[in-house]
Amino acid sequence: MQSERSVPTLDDVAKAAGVSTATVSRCLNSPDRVVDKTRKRVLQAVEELGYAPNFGARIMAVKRSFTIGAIVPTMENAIFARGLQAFQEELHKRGYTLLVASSTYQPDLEREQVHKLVSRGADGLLLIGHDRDPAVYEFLKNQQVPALVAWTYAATAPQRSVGFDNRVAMRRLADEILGLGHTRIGVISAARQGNDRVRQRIEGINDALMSKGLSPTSLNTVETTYDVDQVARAFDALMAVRPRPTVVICGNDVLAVGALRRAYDLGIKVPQDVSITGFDDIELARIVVPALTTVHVPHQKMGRTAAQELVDMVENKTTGASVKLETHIRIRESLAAPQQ
Amino acid sequence: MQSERSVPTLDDVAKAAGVSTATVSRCLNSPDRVVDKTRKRVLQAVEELGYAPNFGARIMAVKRSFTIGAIVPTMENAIFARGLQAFQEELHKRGYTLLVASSTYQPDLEREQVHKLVSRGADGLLLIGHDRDPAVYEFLKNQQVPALVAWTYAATAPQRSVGFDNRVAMRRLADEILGLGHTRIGVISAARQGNDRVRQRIEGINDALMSKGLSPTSLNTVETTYDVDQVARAFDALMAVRPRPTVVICGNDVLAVGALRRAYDLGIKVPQDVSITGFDDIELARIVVPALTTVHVPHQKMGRTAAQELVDMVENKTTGASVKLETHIRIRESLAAPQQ
DNA sequence: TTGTAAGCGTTATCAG
DNA sequence: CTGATAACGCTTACAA
Repeated sequence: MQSERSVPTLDDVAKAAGVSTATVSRCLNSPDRVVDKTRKRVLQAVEELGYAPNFGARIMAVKRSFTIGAIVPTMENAIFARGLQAFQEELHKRGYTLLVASSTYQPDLEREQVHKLVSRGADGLLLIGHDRDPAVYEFLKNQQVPALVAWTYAATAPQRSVGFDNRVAMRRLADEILGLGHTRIGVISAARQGNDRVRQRIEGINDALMSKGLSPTSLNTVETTYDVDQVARAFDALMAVRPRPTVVICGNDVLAVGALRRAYDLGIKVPQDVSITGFDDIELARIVVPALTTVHVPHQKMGRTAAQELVDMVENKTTGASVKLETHIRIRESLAAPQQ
Repeated sequence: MQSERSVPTLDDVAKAAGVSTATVSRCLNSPDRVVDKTRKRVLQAVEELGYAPNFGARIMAVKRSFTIGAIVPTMENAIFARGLQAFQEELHKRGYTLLVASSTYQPDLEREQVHKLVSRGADGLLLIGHDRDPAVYEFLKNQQVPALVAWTYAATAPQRSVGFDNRVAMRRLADEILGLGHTRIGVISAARQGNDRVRQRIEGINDALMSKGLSPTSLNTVETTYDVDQVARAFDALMAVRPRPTVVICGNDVLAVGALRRAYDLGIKVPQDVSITGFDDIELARIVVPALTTVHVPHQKMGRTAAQELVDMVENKTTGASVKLETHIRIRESLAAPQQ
């Protein structure tokens, strides 16, 4: 007999309804394989006892947890928050739950989180970017846990991914900028170390320069964290260069908005004195004054698609192709031709 | 013998190391209860086979999943993203993993998510705000899953919470505003329905009005979604009122920033023509021009504290008191005395 | 249509 | 310090 205070089990329900555990299980998982009358009785018992299936027992029996893990650098960045939200919604539609961990941009932590989520029973894993120790992929392969890389697309990479080509996207924006006549260019970027998206974007700028016959060495690049004051200092450093850059290309919108604010504080007019561009097209880009020229990235769509692909990988064990999403340049007020 | 393609189990490791499963288990969970030599051999086998413990089996044996669930309205709002990030980091420090679901502000969905996370084995649950069907609490009690309410604090509520007093916080800001001489007040708010935080903030404004002998009916309140264009329309509606409000109090920073942008588009100067205030003090509040007067809420600290409290509830089955965090008014350029 | 019973991979208890 | 073994709660052949 179960004590009053313990959580009801399948067995309790079975006893209460006067059937076997197998029947209760069937009522819950394949209702049509049970006759109406018994089902009704069973479901009533379930309701009365407040029964909820025990997860551990279930995944042991089924060998699936219907749980998908995601490891993002941080949820604080709007692009990941937004993508994750869409990812979670789509997962929910398909009957899966989301396990979240953040690496805070630390490879070791990410590795640890991978192990953790796998041993927590994740059926599949979402990872951001390709940069990581190959041992991680080996481990996942060994554990037979499919992994999908997002926020980047690389046709040549061995790992399946859903994302866009950061290099080409940035190159297009840079082409636009150079086309306006800018030649003195400053770049504010997040740390390149361990972050392929960041590196690819910078390569994209270089591609554009080269195609115009300009030297990549003419590029003044400053790395910074996302801290507002740090970004301000990065902007200061670029403005101290002589001759001063006529445009500051930022690795993403968060950095660009920080630069914009700093320019305002310094009395530097955007875009008259200096142009500023971003990347991502977060909501904020339209709200700041002047509105930000940037690259639109379909973060929500990426999250949704990633969920679909990952569930597909888990359920069909397929090894389909990577998915490439398109980005678009959004020209807004913060970019103009250089004055001089 | 295990087939090449199957995931290694405790048993495989035991065989490989020439010990019993019990010893392997001990090596992993209480290493000091095993002699150095055997441990080394075992750990090597673990490494070689790429073994990771099976979650389902583990939680069945231990009756704990070391997983905490969180159900937030949406991760897209920076305040939740930031709080969740801190929550997750603290959880990780204590050996727990985070299961995330979002209700998208729908009570039914939230209820469903509660069931889901519980049957997924969550040891504890984080919920936002008090507003919900009592049946949810009953279910949780029945399942013996402790739940903690966050983003609000109510001394009288039966449910334990970690948060701040939304009403008092907003009242203080309103006192400040009224003290400057404002009497015509517009309010832009998220939907009050099913959201106690929103209602409490509005009550706070009313409290301030009453204490000055002003009537709450003098308040012009417009509800809106977070969509940029919707917010703009809400602002338009308030600006159409005659006589025009001298200040627009927004339920949070996201709404305030939207209002700010709309004011700019309309050529309405802030704070000269109209003052605008926010709530939350997200990073953005300092970045926009003019910088936003708002109420600083310690979101990260709230997330961290919630994690600590919840783990405590799970591990010690304590029923301690709710935790009240302090908020502070941040006066910045967007608020000034009325011109006329 | 329903019941019986054998796993699933760990941990914990109890001997040795 | 280590090993054998009984749970843990569910699903799923297989039988009835």
